[in-house]
Amino acid sequence: MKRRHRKSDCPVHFALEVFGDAWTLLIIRDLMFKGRNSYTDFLRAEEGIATNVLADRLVRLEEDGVLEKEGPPGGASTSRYRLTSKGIDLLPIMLEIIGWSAKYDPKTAADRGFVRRLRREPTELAAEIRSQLIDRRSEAEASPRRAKGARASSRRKTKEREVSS
Amino acid sequence: MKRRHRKSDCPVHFALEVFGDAWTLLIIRDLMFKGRNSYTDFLRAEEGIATNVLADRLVRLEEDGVLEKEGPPGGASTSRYRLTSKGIDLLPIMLEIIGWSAKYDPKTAADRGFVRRLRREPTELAAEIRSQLIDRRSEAEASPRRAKGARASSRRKTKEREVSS
DNA sequence: CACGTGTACTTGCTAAAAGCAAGTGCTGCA
DNA sequence: TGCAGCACTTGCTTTTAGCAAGTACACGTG
Repeated sequence: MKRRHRKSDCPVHFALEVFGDAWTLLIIRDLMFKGRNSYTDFLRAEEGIATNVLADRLVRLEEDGVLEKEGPPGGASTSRYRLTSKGIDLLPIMLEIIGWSAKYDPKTAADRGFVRRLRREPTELAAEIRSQLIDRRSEAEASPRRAKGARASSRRKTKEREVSS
Repeated sequence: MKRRHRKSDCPVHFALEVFGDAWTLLIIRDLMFKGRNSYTDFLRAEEGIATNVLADRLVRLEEDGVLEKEGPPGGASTSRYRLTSKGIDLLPIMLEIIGWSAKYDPKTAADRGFVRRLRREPTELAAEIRSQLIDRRSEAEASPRRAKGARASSRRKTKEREVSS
């Protein structure tokens, strides 16, 4: 898909070129809070992204340096995506978004305890999630999953670790 | 234009239903930081929004309670838009976005002093801008611009007050 | 070693939204 | 009375999204 050209150097516009659409931030949400990190995981999200749109967003996000693909070079089996530090730096934006929606959406599914903590000690909460994300990242780096069953336990942990939001 | 139905109660998705597109946040930026508040002002923004898209976004944002239209009831002369408190509450999101883009866009047009202050004392900066926005809002409320030239000076002030970003 | 399963896509088609130029209907003002 | 400005709307083309189906590759099982 063609790359849209930037129309200004305004920081808001720059950010919108990266995630100014209906789907990109949902993928980032899945990576950040839901422990989803594969193509089929993203498809499972309840909003129901189309396969072609998902494929497109994933290459864009990789081009933009927001996430990295850890693919088995042969192209086989499950490849995983993970946030880069640039992607992890979107966390404060996501938290502010969650806070805003929790305030204004009467039917919000945001976890109440999470939101309360977000209001009371946002810095601590952000730092905590951030370090979890960094852990997950370097953990994945440590086991480059060349072998099939190797470190399967750590992979399970990674998959199931989910932040309540 | 038809209203898209919500596909989940996830707070991220809720927010994206309000501003998950390429243009909505630019309008909010104009209202928040650039002192633009009329239809033609928004058209003047360098990104160049199309007239039909702008009209559509303005009614959506009004429906969503993010902004209010202060229109001369007759439909004549210039009508102005202003952020509601729900709209003003988007400020922290905008500031985080600006911070992120300033960090990752080498050609960013974000004001360096503004960004430095954003990093050093984000809470104070947010509070300051927020109170400016609230002032502007109640000021506009005080002079419901029924008469032509009445309170023209305050209108000029409102128009020219622009936050550097 | 054929066969089914799972993963990660691509392709083809339709529907919706964006982009663009032009036009409309007000209203103040000269 | 006529012109200019504002806030749109309309009509048309292009782009993007949505959806169902199909493809390619590897692994595991019988």
